[in-house]
Amino acid sequence: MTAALHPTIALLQSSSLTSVVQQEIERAILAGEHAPGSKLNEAVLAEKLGVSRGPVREAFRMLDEAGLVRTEKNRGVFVRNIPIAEALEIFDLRAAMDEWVGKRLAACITDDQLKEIKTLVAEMDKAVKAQDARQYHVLNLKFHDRMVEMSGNGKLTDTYRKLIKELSLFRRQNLADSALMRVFLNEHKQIVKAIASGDAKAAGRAMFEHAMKSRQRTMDNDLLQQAAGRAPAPALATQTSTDRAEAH
Amino acid sequence: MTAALHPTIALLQSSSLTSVVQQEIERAILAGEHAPGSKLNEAVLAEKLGVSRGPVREAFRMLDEAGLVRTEKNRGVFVRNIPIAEALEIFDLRAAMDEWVGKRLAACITDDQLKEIKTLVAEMDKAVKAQDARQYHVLNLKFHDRMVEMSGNGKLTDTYRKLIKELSLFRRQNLADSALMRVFLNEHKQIVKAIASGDAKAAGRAMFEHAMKSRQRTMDNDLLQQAAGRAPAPALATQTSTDRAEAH
DNA sequence: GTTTTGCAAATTGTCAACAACTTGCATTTA
DNA sequence: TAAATGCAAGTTGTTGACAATTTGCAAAAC
Repeated sequence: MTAALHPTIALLQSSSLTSVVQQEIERAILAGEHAPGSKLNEAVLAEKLGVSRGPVREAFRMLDEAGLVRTEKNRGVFVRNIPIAEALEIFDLRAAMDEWVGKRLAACITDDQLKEIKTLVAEMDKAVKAQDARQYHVLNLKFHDRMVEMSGNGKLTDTYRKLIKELSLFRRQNLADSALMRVFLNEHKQIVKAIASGDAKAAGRAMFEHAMKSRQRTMDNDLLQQAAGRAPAPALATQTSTDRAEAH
Repeated sequence: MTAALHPTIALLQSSSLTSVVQQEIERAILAGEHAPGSKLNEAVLAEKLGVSRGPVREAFRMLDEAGLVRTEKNRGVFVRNIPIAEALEIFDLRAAMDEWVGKRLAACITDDQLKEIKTLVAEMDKAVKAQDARQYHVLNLKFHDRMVEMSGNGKLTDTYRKLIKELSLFRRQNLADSALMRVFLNEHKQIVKAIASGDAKAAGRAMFEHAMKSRQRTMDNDLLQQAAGRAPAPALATQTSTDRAEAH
């Protein structure tokens, strides 16, 4: 029955137009091609993707449920703009999850897995030394994602990833400067060390505190930006929507 | 602009056909009117609700994203049947979240809130004494839901509720017998006590252990049912679907 | 008797058209 | 000039029709 299928056949069977459209719109949103607050036009997207409006509308419903867009009846669908309060909530929730992951990994991690996350930390070390903030950021995401995945709890992994996606919609946090990167890198090393030593409590605490420090940085950053944004000028571009939107 | 609206107008503005259909199907699923594993027919549902297939399809996409149904291309939509492994994952995740909630409440709960959950525990006490397992179950859900809500983290509350909904799709767990109800009730009292005393660590631990005990009970229960189900007879009713489905 | 083949009914996937609503602009009115 | 009104264009909400696929059943082949 469910024998090894030809890859093309498997693809055709699994991917409906709706799912492809959903993935493409999600990709575009996460890539910043649609700024938070901006409107998504059904007809335009449908034509761009070469499908009718039906699949686009179905994809919209999925993205809404996933928290990436919001729907206003008779007005349309908008890329969601995560307010700072919600971002902080996500950080708290993530901290709770990360603490559990840390405890779990300290108890259950395999040698290969440990080696893998050590490699990631080493690569981050290189990125810091090379002052490559972009690369550091990518590796950082991967480091945390892999640890969550290694915890072996698929539901937690799904939940975690959903939260991270929403968080990426939050006002693009400026990449950390070198000093901060070094601090965080050091915490990563402590996390790995605690996990490697099998000390569940220490590993959990290290993960928790690390997440909470990210939260604090986000909060500080927001206060700064807010203060800076209020004073200078009330923005001059054509800002029609209720939410300001900015590219990149 | 957004002044106090006539209730009927507010209703018309907020609820699209799709959202109403989604809520109604979700209600029916959670009420057990569609058993896990059973198929949901687009046309039948559309006619029953007096709408066309479009809104029903859109509602399906939302329910899929919410984890309540699964979609097979060209074959249809089925009520999801949560496997035991996934249920256990949910319990672990819930335990991590509950621990955080416990810590938080110990630090931040107000007098009114404390009074409210104490009342809930008292009502559960009555239900146990009256041997009313159904009522106990309702109160138990409310007790935990309210505490999560009181933690003040909306994102966590949303996530928690989503998980509880999925969990309710898991093979309807038999309501606990009197002895077990008493044990759990006692744990509830300890939780409230720890929260009231402001001991974050103790409250967190009590919540975590309580959740893990539910997990263990679910696991034991499943092993028993599985063993009982295998031996007697290979079921005699017409079981067409791949997943067995049973009401109540 | 068992397997294979070929239809026919039912169901889902997709689309295009129509209805309902919103919004911006021009016109009117005070 | 400023506010209110009315209209037209654009967009979303909903529907019904058609295309593609699955599935059950009956007939044929072995």
